Amino acid sequence: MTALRAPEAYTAPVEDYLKAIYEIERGAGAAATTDIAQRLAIAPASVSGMIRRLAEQGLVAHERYHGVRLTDDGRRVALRTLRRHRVIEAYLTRALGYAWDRVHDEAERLEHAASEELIDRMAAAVGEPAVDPHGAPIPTREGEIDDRDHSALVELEPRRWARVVRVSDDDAARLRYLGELGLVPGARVKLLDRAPFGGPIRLRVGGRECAIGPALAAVVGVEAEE
Amino acid sequence: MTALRAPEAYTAPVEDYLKAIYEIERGAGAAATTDIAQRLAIAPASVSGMIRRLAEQGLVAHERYHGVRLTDDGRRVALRTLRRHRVIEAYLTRALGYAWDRVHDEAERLEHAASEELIDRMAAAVGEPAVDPHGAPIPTREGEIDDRDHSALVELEPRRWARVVRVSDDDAARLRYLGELGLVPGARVKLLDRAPFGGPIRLRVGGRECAIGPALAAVVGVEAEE
DNA sequence: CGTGTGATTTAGGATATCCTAAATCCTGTT
DNA sequence: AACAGGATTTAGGATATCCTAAATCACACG
Repeated sequence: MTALRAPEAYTAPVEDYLKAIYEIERGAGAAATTDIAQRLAIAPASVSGMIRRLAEQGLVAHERYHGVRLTDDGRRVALRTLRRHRVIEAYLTRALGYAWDRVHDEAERLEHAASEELIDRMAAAVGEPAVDPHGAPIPTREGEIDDRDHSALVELEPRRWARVVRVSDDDAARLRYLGELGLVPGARVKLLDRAPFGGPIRLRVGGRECAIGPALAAVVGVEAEE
Repeated sequence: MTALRAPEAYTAPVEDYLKAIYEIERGAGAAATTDIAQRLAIAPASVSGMIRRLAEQGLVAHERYHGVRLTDDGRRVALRTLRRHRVIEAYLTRALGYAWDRVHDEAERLEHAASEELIDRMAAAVGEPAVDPHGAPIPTREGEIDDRDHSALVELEPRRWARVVRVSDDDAARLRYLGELGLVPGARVKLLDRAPFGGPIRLRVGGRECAIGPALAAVVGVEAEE
């Protein structure tokens, strides 16, 4: 429960590692070296080195050969960075007319340079959004986040209507395609049927029909309608 | 006349050095190691090292023991960075309600992270401003800049009216004080009289009178009215 | 219950940036 | 024209981040 350093005191790589560890932890409990390496496109050996430094700073707990977990401090830094990232994404789309597939890279750089004041002003200017353009929840200034899980479109029962709540944002081309199909947060979607053996999944989105593969359907989070 | 690298290819320190050299060159012809060091608050020995690297990249021409000058490439990078800095300052004040004494530090960090697209969108959103909140000219997208010099308030003839066109932006407290006095770009000012031996300079600014020292009056750029 | 394979760490380097201390250079003044 | 003092560069280090190659570990399977 040490006082966190000022935001500027953490380097961009440190913030990126903590964000990655946060995301991996959500799915896997502990973040393995290889998973971090893959997510950040960095050699595993480099990750080992960074993990040592993060542990020395009390941002992660490291059990040798068994991955890392964020400490409370580490989680706070991760959530602060996530808040910045997502507020920036929301601001760029709502206030500056960015396409939703162009905001990720911009936010990835700005999140390390923006002050708390800027983030708060941006958030206020677009009405304190709760989610970013891809449906990801925005942590509050106090570090709280809506961490409920969604089911994926691929898991939806046939003939059921659902609402898209979130899409994965780390591939611009994929985002553009989802946008063309109308698979954006808020859209209503019905799973018509699913071909076996990884075959196409037919959907009704708004008034149109389309078919997508299971890999794509796995990155679309939905909430089934009652 | 090599093609410049993408903006992201220059590190933040490199951009900072080039900006500093640009500003120093405007006054002095060539930028001396010590001047660069002082402006960036860095040891002269470190500047020597960076100068070597900048020269290797063709961004500056270095004559040993006689300072550096920007090459055409170096000037382009400097002006691009300056454009970013000033567009960001203008945007923060006009679109996000920042006080004019808070924008410098924020811009100093964001200028290294903002894409060309972001800068262009920001500039468009606040009406393609020609100057930043402190009156400094904003280079165009093509790298052109209004580089006319102004006379300083301290040099104004007594009893003459002038218009403030620019103030130095590198000290927030000073900026706040100038703001309180009404000495902001666009303000009309009349030099009433000047005490000798570095004594106070009495002014009429708008409807009020005030007196400032010559050091402060030296950082206020003015244009005498006909 | 040994063993191989994949995960992880260590060893040894490279780069960019900064520092202090010690040389070296330049120039204006005597 | 020599020299002192200030400016500049070199020498030697520190830190953070990344890399490849080699060693080491853990666990599941035969």
